[in-house]
Amino acid sequence: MVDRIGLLKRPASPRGRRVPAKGDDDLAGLAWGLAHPARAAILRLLLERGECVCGAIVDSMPLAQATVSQHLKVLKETGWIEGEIDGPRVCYCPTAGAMTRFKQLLQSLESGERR
Amino acid sequence: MVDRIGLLKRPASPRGRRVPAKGDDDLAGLAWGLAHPARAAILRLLLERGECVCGAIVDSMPLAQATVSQHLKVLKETGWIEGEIDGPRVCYCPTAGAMTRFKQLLQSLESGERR
DNA sequence: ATCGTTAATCGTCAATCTACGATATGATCG
DNA sequence: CGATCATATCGTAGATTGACGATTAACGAT
Repeated sequence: MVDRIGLLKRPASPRGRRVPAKGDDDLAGLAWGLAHPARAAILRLLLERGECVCGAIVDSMPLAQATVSQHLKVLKETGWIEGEIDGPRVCYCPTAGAMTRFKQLLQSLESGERR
Repeated sequence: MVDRIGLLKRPASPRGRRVPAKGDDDLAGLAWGLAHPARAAILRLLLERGECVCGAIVDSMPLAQATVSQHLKVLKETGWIEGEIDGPRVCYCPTAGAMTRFKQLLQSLESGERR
């Protein structure tokens, strides 16, 4: 069965025998955010510059505005970035601690910790 | 145009204005491998145990054998694990250095290095 | 109020993902 | 050889992704 009844947009950890390690969903979520080169590029840009208005991001990518906007949405939903409305435009910046959190989750994968 | 002419299974870095940082594809590829909770769980299991035969992995997950096999394939293709045929079964283990490489790529994201 | 700019959202299409049962392959045992 | 166990692969259904143009919404300026 392994549902997905419509509550979750992205696959949740399959429930079952193995205790689902809790961190797997979080890890998968953050990993998902980076799992597209365009999103990696956007995050790289933001980490380089600290922050950046949407338009500048669009200009730096060979993708349509709508597409970039979608990727920004994914990055926001997965917790990598935040957007702040700044007059008529939106300024994006990396979420503080997201990278650290991700690395922690990776570490917990390695060390078999249960968090 | 931003093609994808069939050579690549997963989205390649969109070509265009911004020099595509090269690492973005690698990073996205590895991230993709972890971007599903089941795959994170499998990798966790392998890192905990060092190695594990396929059947034991299947038994520990609430997924059909075919599905687990598919996830194992993705993990293999993205470079996270290796499988060694061991008599009638297949023994999987984490690829040495994959985690390190992934962390390096993350680091290069943060520091704006170009590799 | 109206216009222009900026960004998000809508609608759509083709491609891909995830899940599964069924089937094929491969090795070992009797 | 034939039966059996362990995995991989095939085929398929349904959901989701990623791309885009078009539209909408939100703001600031005229």
